[in-house]
Amino acid sequence: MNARQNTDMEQRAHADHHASLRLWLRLLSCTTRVEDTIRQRLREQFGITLPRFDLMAQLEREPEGLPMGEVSRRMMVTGGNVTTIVDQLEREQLVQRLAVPGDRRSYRLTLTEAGRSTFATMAQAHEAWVRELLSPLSAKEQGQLATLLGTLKTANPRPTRSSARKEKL
Amino acid sequence: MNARQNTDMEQRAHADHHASLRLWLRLLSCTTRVEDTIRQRLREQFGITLPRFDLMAQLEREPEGLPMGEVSRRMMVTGGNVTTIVDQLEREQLVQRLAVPGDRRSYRLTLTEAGRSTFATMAQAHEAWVRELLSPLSAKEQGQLATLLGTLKTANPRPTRSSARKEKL
DNA sequence: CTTATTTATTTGAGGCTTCAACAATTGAGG
DNA sequence: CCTCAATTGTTGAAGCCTCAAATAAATAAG
Repeated sequence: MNARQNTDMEQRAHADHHASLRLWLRLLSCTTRVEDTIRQRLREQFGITLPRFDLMAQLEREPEGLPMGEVSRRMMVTGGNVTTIVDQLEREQLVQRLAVPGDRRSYRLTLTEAGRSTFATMAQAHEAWVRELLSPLSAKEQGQLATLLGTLKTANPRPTRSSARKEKL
Repeated sequence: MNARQNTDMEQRAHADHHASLRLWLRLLSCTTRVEDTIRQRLREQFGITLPRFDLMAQLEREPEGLPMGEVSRRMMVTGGNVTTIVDQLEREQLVQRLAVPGDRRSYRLTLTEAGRSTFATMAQAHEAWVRELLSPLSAKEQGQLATLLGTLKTANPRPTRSSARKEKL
């Protein structure tokens, strides 16, 4: 350390040094607040958990269904995790495992008819909540935020779940 | 809504309708990526979990220690959760429960000497990781992001944990 | 055909998290 | 002093999540 630094310089250097950390904590707490609110409302109003809702959202976009592994990749969670969530959704008759002719290891995961209609109701409420929770930002500000996050997202690689060594998907 | 909207307007309205949702998903995935990377590095390089690290970070700022309830509030998690994390950190001799004279229900939670020095090492690496992961954004962009998130944070109230009394799943 | 490798999913152990119920202590009012 | 309500923290059940190992089926090699 340079003994000739004056106090203002030190404080300023100190502040700059921590700027990224403070930004990260703010990013984390904003995200967590919104997520917790959504999680709570899903539970109170529909009796469903956020992971189950997210999984149904993945299937809703793919009428043909998806194999477990693909759901796992899209949700960025492990396969074992998907197994247990699907087990519960299947017990609730919201999703179903359909046999794939020609490969008995795998199957197509799809929403049931009940699952589709249940999800439609929930998704509508969900989107309204998201708009509400982001409404403190104007449309213009939301655009700026999306741009900044886009920069962050494209620059940072997806963390590799499987022992951080294998190639991409 | 105005029935005289032309098709372009409607499509635009439709796009706007989903803009918040897309922004939310982007916010979520950016945050998750950074968080997962940090979680993985903490585990690989220091053999510690993110929640334990976070709890130690709370205590590091308060040399006098904190009661459980205060840690719970600051970390925005339930008291039961804090109990189990503290149990483990105490077993590892990184934190300690100190008696509070005059109130036998409560105690001061503090880092041990070992906890303080362990945390210092980890915190340094942690901050470098955060700077690295946010580095795709320039200092100016980081400032903009902080401002936008500040708007979001101050407008959205903290979700109340205990208001969730409903039937179970 | 037989064996080895790869792929798709499941299982089990362990940690995090919430919720709801509980125990202990404190403090206020009668 | 005694009772009762509020507080401080813990416990147990259930769900989410990861990792590592296991199972089963498809594919490749010999």
